[in-house]
Amino acid sequence: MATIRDVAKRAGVAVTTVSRVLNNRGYISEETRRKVYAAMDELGYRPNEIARALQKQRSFILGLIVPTVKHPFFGALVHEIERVAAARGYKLMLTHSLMEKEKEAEYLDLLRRHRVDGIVLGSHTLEVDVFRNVRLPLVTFDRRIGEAIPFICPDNYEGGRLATEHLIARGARKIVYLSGPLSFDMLSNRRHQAYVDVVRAHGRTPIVYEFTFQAFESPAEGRYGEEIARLFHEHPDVDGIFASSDILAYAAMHVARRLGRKVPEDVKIVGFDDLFLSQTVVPPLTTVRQPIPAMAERAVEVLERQIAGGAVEIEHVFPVDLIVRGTT
Amino acid sequence: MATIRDVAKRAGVAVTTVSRVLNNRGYISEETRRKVYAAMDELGYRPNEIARALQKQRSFILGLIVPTVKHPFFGALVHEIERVAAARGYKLMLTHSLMEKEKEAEYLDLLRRHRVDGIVLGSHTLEVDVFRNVRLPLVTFDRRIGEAIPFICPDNYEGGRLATEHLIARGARKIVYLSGPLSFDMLSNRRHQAYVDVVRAHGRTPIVYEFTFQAFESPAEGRYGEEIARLFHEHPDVDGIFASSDILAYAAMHVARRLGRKVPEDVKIVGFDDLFLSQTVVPPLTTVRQPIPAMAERAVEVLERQIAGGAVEIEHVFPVDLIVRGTT
DNA sequence: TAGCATGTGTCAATCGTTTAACATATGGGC
DNA sequence: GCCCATATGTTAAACGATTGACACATGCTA
Repeated sequence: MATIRDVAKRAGVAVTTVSRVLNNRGYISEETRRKVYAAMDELGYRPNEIARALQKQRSFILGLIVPTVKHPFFGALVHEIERVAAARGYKLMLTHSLMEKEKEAEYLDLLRRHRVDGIVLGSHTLEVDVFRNVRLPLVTFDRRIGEAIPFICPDNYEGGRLATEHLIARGARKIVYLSGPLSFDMLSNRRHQAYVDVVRAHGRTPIVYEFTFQAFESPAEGRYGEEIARLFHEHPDVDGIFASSDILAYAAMHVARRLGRKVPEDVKIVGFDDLFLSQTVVPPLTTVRQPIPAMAERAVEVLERQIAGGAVEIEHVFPVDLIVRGTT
Repeated sequence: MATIRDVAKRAGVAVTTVSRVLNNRGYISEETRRKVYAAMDELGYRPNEIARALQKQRSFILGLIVPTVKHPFFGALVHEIERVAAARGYKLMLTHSLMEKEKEAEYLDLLRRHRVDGIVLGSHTLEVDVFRNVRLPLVTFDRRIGEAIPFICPDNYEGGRLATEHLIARGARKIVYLSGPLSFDMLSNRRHQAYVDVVRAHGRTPIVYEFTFQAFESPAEGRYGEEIARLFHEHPDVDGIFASSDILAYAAMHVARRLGRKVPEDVKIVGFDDLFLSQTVVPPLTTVRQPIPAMAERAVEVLERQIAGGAVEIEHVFPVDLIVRGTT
């Protein structure tokens, strides 16, 4: 592949001149510029970004660690991050932690070796210390790691409140919360707290089913199904379900139907996330929407500010909306 | 950040020795190896992969151009490619074409500048020539580009045949095909051909609705909805739908329900892809499954073989399965 | 005519790593 | 005593680009 030297020779100018054209520095006549571009064209020259990164000590690559883009939420998140990052001249290196400690550590290391300019963490199972020692611009989604690492999240508590209040307003009397793994200490667990507070405030008892495994395989009947069927068996009079994610809500809809419960007549269901397909499932899902595009933008901004050496806010909480559809 | 020189100094050895340890070349005593590793540990040294890539003329990065990982099919595909690539020591640079010509060209260029070792194309709207001139290991999904670029696809014709025959076997008399954009000359359009052949063989007339826009925004009522509603209006007696993708099938299910048609009693629906959620939607979707994990593996293998300078098969067709569920 | 903006060139160092070539030293086997 | 495997070092070039320092034009202006 042609190098800057080849271009210089072909254009009959010095290497320095070509570099000046490429980087728009110093004085360059129109004539020379034209010659240089012509030479590049003829040779099919593409500046070697690897050499550039080495010299400039900036890779313009952002690292991404997410559980997997197969999960629709992270698919949407990565979509938006790619959009914003590209617009600002950054490339993305994508890795999948599958929520496994070893993979997460391994990829964190990998991204450091690659000298990415910053890392977006959509997954975190490691200890706080590991991240403190990374010494690289970081930003997380929905995970608070220590006090110095900025995080971005929806207003989880408000979302939980909206969902639960809505179920009550629609006449649900016995409301169950389907939770993700509470042990991971994710900010999304505040949805749980909101649910508990609201049902208690209405003089009822919280009922929580925790799903400890991760939904990276198909979420339908499989492991989720049994657990949800158990719920209907143990609480035959359940008439409201608040699921901590749309995926769990879909599974609940599925099981409800299998057991002959009509949604929303017999059971009302509210999800969380407003995924790609939530308006397409039948009936369309009432859910709490997170403003993913805005959150992605903020994530990249926060990284850029750190890259530039500036100080950043730690907390970035985004407002949520209740989207009322057919399941309530 | 510590360099190999720092490590050498700290370990009291020569830079060459450190490099020998890192790359496992030449003779190294256990004692020296230990000292070097200790020094690396103390300094938190990570070899600079950028420098390595420059020197070795191998980046060990694979470029990915897909419409977007927000689309569940590409989410699943990228998931599997990441898995295989990581296992073989490759990293992924992810880009989203959104099926736009300019973006595709821009990203193709970007990946070349980054000296990726190979590119997986999940999207292709450009002219054949552009790709022929890339001079880089390439492999595409479902797109035949010229005669020299290897492609990977499911057995589209067989899938279309299975789906259509199944609908007929289940008693559907008037079967409509919901097609993606036929103009793009994708291999998936063979599903269309199979559909046409089968219904003709049964003495019926093919009815095709083409959806020219891309489903990267939400696929529900929006643009799809109207078109599908029109279909039910123009052909009130339709009792079978073969959708060229699960997303289209979901939309069809959605509209059918809105218009009071029961699935599968009044209309039977078959999709294509077997996405993450297809067993979760209500009722679960009958669909044609592509073996995405195997296809992803093959994609990386095909790239590796090209990287190694070997010759590769051009056609890689994978068998499909009809997964019968609740919509038929 | 001095000064300055403009335009281009030469030279050399630098980013962090790999690697070839060669030197040197030790210890064992024959 | 020679050969050879083992073990480590020194030196220098290379990968492809950027950049600072400096030289040397040309042409305009004050």
